[in-house]
Amino acid sequence: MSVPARATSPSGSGSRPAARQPAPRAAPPAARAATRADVARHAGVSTAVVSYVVNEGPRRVAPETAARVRAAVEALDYSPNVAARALRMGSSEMLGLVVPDITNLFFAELAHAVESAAAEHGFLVTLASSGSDVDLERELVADLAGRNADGLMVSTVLTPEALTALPAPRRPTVLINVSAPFAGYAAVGSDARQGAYDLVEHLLGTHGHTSVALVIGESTERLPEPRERGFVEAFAAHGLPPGPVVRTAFSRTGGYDAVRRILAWRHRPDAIFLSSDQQASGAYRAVREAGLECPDDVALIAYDGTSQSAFSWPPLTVARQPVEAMARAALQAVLDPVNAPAHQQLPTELVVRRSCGCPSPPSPTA
Amino acid sequence: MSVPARATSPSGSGSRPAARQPAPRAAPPAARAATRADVARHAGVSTAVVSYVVNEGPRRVAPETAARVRAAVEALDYSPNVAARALRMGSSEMLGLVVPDITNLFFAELAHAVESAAAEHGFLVTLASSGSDVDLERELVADLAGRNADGLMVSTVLTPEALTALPAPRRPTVLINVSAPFAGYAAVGSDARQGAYDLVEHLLGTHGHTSVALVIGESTERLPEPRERGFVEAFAAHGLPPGPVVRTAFSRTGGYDAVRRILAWRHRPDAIFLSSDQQASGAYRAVREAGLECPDDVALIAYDGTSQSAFSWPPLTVARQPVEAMARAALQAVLDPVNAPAHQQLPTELVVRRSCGCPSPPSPTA
DNA sequence: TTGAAAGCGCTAACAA
DNA sequence: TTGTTAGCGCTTTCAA
Repeated sequence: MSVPARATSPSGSGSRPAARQPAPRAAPPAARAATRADVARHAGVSTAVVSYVVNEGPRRVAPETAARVRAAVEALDYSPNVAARALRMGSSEMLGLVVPDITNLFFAELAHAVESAAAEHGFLVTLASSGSDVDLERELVADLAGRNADGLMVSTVLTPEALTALPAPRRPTVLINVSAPFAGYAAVGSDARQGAYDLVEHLLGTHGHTSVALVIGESTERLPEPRERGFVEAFAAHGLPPGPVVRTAFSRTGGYDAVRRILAWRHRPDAIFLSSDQQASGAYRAVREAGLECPDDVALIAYDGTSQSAFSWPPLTVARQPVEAMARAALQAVLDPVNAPAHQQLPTELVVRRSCGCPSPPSPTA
Repeated sequence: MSVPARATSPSGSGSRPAARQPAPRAAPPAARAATRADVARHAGVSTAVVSYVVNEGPRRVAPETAARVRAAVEALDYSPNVAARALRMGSSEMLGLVVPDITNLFFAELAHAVESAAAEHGFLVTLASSGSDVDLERELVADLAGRNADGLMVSTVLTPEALTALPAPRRPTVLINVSAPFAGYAAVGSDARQGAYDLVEHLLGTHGHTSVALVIGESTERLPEPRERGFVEAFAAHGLPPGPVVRTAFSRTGGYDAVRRILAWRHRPDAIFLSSDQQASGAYRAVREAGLECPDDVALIAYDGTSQSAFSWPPLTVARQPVEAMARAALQAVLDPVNAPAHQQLPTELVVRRSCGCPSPPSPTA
């Protein structure tokens, strides 16, 4: 059997001609990794001692023995087999996070916040995205649990019914980004009702608008959707009938399509409330394409408030989700399940920028 | 031993005040998971048989025995301990992916593509982000390897020197999103030089611009940065001296700051080439804030072409990175390291939209 | 202060 | 067709 010629692609490195070297090693086939036994042998100690020095406990080791072990570790480039330790300990210093779509900036930022918070406690987090697929979500959760994840945080796409039908999870599990608690799970989310209320109230109160449309996605959560509730309540507080509601996908195109439709109505609303930053992104495009100006022709507001929202033009007025706080709360709940509240609902922050009609803040850091 | 009462948490329909109920079970403390031995006992067979059934091999099992086993699995809600299997097999059907910043849409889309491609081969991918921290990246890679990841894909923030100084990785490792091969690693990236060339040539050729500024980040890669090379070469092809180069962070604020500076120059360039979508996002804001119009006052083009770029206004002309192809190539390389080319450089796609001055495509799907 | 050894859950070679 | 069992790399109790 001849080894297939290792075609090095013409790496158009401007200066040097493409390397046509004698088979640059592409990816080293795994040389067997050193084990704790190898290190012990090399250092002339028992495997227990190696453990003690690697883990700095639970027994003391004579300084010079420890030094010998460390030298051996160095020499053999030893690194512990995490799977073995996880098996032995039944835990892995690792937490699992499952989100529907990592490509949605909100979830990416949430994941980032969770990672940071976990790192502070010495935990790594394994991130998996379910693509909003119910079966994949289930598989991912089971897999993570089987890897001895010490806890699971999941932004579920399951309905409450499907969720309660599930066998009790093996690991502390918290539902993240949900607006209502579910039996058997700790849950953390943002106060979407209040956030929506604040936003719409700002439009109605400060700007004196009277017609605001809501663009919202289909949620798997218990209805009525909290953002919709907040929307309705804000109108009620002003003695106004609630504005029209358009249901569409929680995506850029969802927002785009919905807003195009809305702008074609006989009576164009004063403002549109997008239920996510993603939808808002589509909304901007639809507004511009229609030759309209925001906020003069239509004001735009949105729920989420990812870092992108400060950079749209005009800058987007949002109810910012408390991403860091949610991450922290979820972590807390997962690390101390016994004392975890059934449901934590964290306040959003109203960030007024220019898309609602207010004067623009000086810079995108605002 | 009493079974802990399964307190169903108060389904907090926002109408009621916060729950102060008697300690609703937040997250069920792990009831010991059923093991293969439990299943065997329950089904009255040996553990081997359970293995055979669960793994559909390597030995045949009598249909009715198998049925009994499956029933037991069901009854005990058994799911295999992945860590144990990984330990035993030295492999885990899991691939590791390390990126600098999952909050950057480009990496999120890359991660998504990798996940999808991996799923087609029955692999899960564990995603970790390094926050562009060199030490964390190292730690993450070691950890993933210790978890018996079957392969690693890393978008490294290490310099080539630091990289070659590393001990040979234990697992097939491919560098993703790099423009040059490194000794000892398979690598895949996009042809950034060509992509940049196409973009700038479009400005120079089609639009007849003569002054284009480049905004680029500090790269850890071997210099000269390929995008910069393509930029320079395009000018050379038109017999023009290369435009000015501004170095800044690969971030929205980086782009914002750089463009603000550029717009304050005595001689404002006809166009600005942003080296990433993130920077472009900042650029838009800077242009608008300066009261300028794109593309009339300044044209904007960028490298990356994430899904967001179709939704800016005006829609952004980009060299789109071949995210899916890179993911596929990386996967291929990791699964078949022996035949992996040292470096694959995949072509970008020039996507002409309106920010360069061309007429707008009809819809964001274009 | 160090070593020997049991056992975490799983797979598969070997035996029955 | 099914059962028995060694051993993957690790931690830790117990003994020396």
